[in-house]
Amino acid sequence: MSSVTNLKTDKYESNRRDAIRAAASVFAAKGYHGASTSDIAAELGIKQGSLYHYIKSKEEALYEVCILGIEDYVSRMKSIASSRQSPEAKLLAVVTSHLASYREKNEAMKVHNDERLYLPKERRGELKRLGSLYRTLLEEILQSGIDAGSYRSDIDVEFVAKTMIGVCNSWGHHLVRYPELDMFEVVQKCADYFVHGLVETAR
Amino acid sequence: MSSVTNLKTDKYESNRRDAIRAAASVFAAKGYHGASTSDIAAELGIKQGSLYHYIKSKEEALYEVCILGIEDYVSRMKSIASSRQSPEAKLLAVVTSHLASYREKNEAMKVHNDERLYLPKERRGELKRLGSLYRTLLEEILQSGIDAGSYRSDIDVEFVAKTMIGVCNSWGHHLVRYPELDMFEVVQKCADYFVHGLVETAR
DNA sequence: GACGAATTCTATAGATCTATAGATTATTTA
DNA sequence: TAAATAATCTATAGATCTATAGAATTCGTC
Repeated sequence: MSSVTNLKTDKYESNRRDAIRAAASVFAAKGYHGASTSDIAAELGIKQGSLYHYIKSKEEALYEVCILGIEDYVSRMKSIASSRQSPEAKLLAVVTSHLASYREKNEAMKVHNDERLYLPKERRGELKRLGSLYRTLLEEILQSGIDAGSYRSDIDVEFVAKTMIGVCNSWGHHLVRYPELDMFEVVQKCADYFVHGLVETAR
Repeated sequence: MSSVTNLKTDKYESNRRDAIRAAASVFAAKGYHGASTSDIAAELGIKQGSLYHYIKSKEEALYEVCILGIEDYVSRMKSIASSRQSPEAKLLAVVTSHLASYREKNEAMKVHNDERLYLPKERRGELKRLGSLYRTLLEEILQSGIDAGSYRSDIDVEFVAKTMIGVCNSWGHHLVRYPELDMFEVVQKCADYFVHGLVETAR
């Protein structure tokens, strides 16, 4: 009885997820305002009006896409942060995870980055919370590297975290636009550059 | 006689520039597709239809805004690149110039970064050329720093240039969104971080 | 002040686009 | 298989929005 109901619900939920993914793909390609609900429906192979069986509005679709994008991203960060590795290894893992999210065609992440500000402020609270959490966890990794004596003690942890996130997003866009780029090479170079900078380091 | 003609022409050209700047401001705030020609006209204090006295189409406005944004940016880079300073000083000047462009409410630059891909490919040739020129000049500065022995000889100059541009754009967005940020502090930290990275450097 | 040119306005045609309502088809369940 | 439920479709109201045409106004020059 209740299993029957769940089956139906599950089907609906699965279709709904497909709709959100289609929206992510279309928003990533055309931007929120540049994309129409017809585009999303076409991506799903249904008619424009039918889409509203799964979403209440185009704006709700954007919200769901943003949540989808950042949830994965934050949950991966959580598991890295709580793992038993050196700060250096964690840092490498963070960069890998961040860039892999882009490469795995996780269009939702690009949409979160580029389009979330088109949501009304009232709807951005949860996104903001998750984004701050991500940055805080990254800052803790950096701080533990400083405490362990691996990193300079005079760096501004918040500044470095924001810069690293900026770099990862920037290279994430490159990775999406230029599929021939080797992701692991980019990860390697980012990590090396974050750590060593431009000048020769005494070893 | 011809001075009369020029006066008139100049007035028109000056108004046209104002229109492009208004478009830049509106596109920066709402995105290309999210902004309407009415918004641009309102920013100028004229009616929607009147705008077409100065632009042929909304798309042309986007093109002009992008050109405006990147031209300044490239010309400043040119003068830095050809100046007689050390590579280190040039690098600092580049970062300053880049971030100052954002702070000076040069919305055109933000629009160039975020919206230029909505132009049809045929119209992006010149933008691409200017963007490549910018990066090439930055790479030359980096290379001269390597040649002078100031920087590590094993860095990938193209990679570092792209990364630096990504960082500057990322902080540029922060500077636009958070007016309370101290630009010179950001410049300082970016430059320090570019050069030294996370680990203590032997001096 | 009068003429011509430049600028701005009003009005609108013609394309969108979102969201909804109700009919239709497909799928489950009994 | 018949009834109930879910998924999709068609059609459309009501808001846009872009670009144009032609009228009205302002400006510069003589």
